[in-house]
Amino acid sequence: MGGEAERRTTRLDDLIQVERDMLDKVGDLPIDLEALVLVSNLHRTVAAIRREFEKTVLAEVRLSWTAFTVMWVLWIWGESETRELANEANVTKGTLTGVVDTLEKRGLVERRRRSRDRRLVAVKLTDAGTLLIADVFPRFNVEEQRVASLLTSRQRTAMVEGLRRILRELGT
Amino acid sequence: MGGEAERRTTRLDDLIQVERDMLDKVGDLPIDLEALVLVSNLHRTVAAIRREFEKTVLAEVRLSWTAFTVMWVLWIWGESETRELANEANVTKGTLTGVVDTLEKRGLVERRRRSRDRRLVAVKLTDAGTLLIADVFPRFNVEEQRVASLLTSRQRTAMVEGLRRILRELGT
DNA sequence: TCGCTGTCGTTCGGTGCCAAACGTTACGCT
DNA sequence: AGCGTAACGTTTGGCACCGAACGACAGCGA
Repeated sequence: MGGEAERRTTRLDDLIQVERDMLDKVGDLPIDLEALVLVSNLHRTVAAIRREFEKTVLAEVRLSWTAFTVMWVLWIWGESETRELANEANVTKGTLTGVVDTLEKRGLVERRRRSRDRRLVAVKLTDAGTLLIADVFPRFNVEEQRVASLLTSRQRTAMVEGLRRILRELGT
Repeated sequence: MGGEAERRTTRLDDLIQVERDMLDKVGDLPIDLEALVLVSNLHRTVAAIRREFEKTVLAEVRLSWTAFTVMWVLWIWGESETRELANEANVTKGTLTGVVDTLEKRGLVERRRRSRDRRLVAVKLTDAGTLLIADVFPRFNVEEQRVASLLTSRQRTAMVEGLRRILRELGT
């Protein structure tokens, strides 16, 4: 809470509480505060969204965020091989093995070893899995719309473009 | 890949590959694609940032993202009680117990039971911990600047404001 | 003073997540 | 044909993460 009352064009009461706390404490260190706020708010936001979704839409069908993502990819893409699926769901092969194990136990997906090349394993939705994802995805998207609707059109555009830029740089 | 070649003002080659794949497949479903892209890119981006940081700056000092956050909070705030610390680091109390266990084993933080109210536990940095975070934090911030510098000034502002908006709504 | 009630940090069970090591299978080269 | 190399999915070890259940403790009211 230094003497510098007005920082840039941002009014103090626009900040969330966590940021105010931070500025009070770190305001005089030689660091880039905007970058710090950007990255830390990105993390906070994503965690909040994930928790929210897992507590509402996904809880109703007992799916974790990642399990949902995997099923969604399978729904859109159809039968896929493990490494493609892992890549698309943004996890490692090792992680995917576990997730598919779980989904397979619930009878939502099934594995099939390729006879052409026996190193490969194809994963696909079962009928039950297809029913489930077709039911839950629209409701999931409604929640996404709720989040997106909090932003102005300009903010949405800027944010999506910014995210794409970062992803491209860090390697999708 | 429907007939609608030009969607909004976004040129196709602005999209990252994953999005192009998605549009090909889901383009005719009655859902809000912009919201879907926003939320999924938020997740992808945060995961990418986290992996990147954990592989570079944080790997050098063998800290996970969360462990780093906890130490940073302790550095800025000084000695804190468990539930405050958990809240500030954006994890549950249960998770924090584990993280503090790990840090304590490495001699970077220490616990002290409050005598005034013996339910409470105060956590603070050791000297070694203080040295470590003072060393690594500036380098961490340099990486944050690298990310932030990928965006235009307008994008940065819009993004930070948008994130604040979402956080406020979902409950910081 | 003795319970009641609520809050504290910890523990527990289950999943997610990664990197590295591993066994299996395919394939190119000699 | 047979060997080396590389790519596949799985396993392993370790931490992160959550919600729920738990025991310890403080504070209030009868």
